[in-house]
Amino acid sequence: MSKEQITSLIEESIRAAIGEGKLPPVEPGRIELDRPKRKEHGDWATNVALAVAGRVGMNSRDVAAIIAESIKPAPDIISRVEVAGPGFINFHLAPAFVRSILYEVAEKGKKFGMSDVGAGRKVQVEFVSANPVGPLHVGHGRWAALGDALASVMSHAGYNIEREYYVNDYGTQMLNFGLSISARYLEALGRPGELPEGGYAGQYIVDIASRIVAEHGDEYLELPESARAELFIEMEYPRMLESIMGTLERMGVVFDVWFSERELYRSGEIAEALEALEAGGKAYRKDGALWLHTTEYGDEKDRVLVRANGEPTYFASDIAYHHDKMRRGFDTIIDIWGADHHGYVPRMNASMEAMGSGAEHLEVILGQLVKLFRGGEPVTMSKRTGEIVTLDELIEEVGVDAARYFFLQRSNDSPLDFDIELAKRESPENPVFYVQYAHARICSILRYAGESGADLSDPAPGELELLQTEAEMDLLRKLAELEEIVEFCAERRVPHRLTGYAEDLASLFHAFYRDCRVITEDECMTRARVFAVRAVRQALEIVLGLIGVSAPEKM
RNA sequence: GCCCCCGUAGCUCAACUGGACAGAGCGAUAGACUUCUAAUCUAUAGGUUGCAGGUUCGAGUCCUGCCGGGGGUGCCA
Repeated sequence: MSKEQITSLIEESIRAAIGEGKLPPVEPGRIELDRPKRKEHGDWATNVALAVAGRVGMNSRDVAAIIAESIKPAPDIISRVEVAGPGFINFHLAPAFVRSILYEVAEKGKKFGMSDVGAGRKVQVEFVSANPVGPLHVGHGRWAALGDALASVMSHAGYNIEREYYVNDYGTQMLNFGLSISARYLEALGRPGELPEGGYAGQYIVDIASRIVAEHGDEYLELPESARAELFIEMEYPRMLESIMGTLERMGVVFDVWFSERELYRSGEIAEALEALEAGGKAYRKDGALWLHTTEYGDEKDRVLVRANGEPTYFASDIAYHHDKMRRGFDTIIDIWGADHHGYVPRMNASMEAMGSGAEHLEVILGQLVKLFRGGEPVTMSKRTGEIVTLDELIEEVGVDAARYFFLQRSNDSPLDFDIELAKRESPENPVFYVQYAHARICSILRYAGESGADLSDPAPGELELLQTEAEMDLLRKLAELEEIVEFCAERRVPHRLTGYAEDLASLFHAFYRDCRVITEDECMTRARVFAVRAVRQALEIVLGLIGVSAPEKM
């Protein structure tokens, strides 16, 4: 709010200066107004003078001085305007304006920090989408944390968000799953079994097989291999899916839609998409296969849609899937993929164009993988090797809050080194506890206030002026940043930046706690500080909620 | 070979798409509980932003070339 107001003051001032002949006619373009890094530089700063000086052939400090002089006084909002450095214009907000954020928090409650930059645009975030052929591993935890927080923060920023999980319940991976169980089934009955190429070597497959033996004995021994695999797929993948759902539920991630790949085949959407592509001249036959002309849209080579054996590729169903998403009326669809799929992006974009959807509606967020260590030794995460660390195990060891916060702390394009031993050892000093502790501390103050019989009614007009110390004002300023942070994280798709804000706010609160006693004999001061502290609690609860971490009342 | 990410304090990472003296946490050192929670706070130390050029008023950020790490480059998903 203050930002827009100040921006227009600057625009007016430039126009006025030009009108009075102090500045040559110049189009300033978009006025950049930033939060300065250093406190002495005020609450807001603009570099227009620097940007414009070169074009009008004047010294940038002189230009800054002219603009600053022409700024209309707005004492309700701004207490001071000054020129600094090479020509920055710094704005200091009026203390009363800074304090007014508290009324806003009280009024908006859980809706504080909400924005309407999203303008209700319908956006789907699809994430995790792991094949239901094994338990979720630690890497999936990262996508779960990232996708869910992104969805939450975009929702808070006024987007209309839907969370979706794409279930790959069809194709090669499924078949390998069935064949792997079949092999272990034979072994469990003392027969030689052989894992298929690309089969799953995890212990969980052995467990599944022995459970089948326990329940059904050698009932399936005489079946042909393919029929047995088929049967095991149908018996076991729903269980696996259910267990994945359970894990995600424990992570606190709730999907709106679970979309089945099989459904695309059943509904004929795949055939439909392929026909459309072929009819439109976007796909052609060669060497017995059907190819999509993706090079036409910048891909390196054309890609196969239907293999020579008649089986559609994963790419084919993905095209139908994305077409289905677009038909559901989303303005934007966001896919979160592991970086190991990044070679897939150009062809996916190409297919969006070929289907007439427009590649600009698809956004792919690539997350670097999680590298797992155990006591400094790398652990392979592949489902094909025996040892995997599951997301369930991780949650069990470090807790959901620490896990989610940890996953979200770094940018999605930085690889994450996750040492399990270290995570366990470090968990008590994980920043998540720092932020949660601030929340718990406030709750403790409020409890104490209640017990001490202090007057907890809202402060009378004017009483807020008692909030004057640096610690108090810094804290209130940080509260006012929440809306911008939400917008920033949402528009730039960088949910990890929420953690930094949470830590800043917590840190300022802890400093305030040191300097300012809340519950005192001074009733007016007590009312004012309780009011402030409640607002901070509200903001912390909101941010932690967006991150997917609990806000405990006691620790 | 080609393509995409990354390289910033001892460690893990920020730096608001080109701005002011590159910031936090952890770790280190030295302090602070008779108090609404010390899971906290305060202070100090720590840097040629991988290297070399270039672009401009101004570069961690943009361009070029190297070096190092990760990923991709399937009629796999």
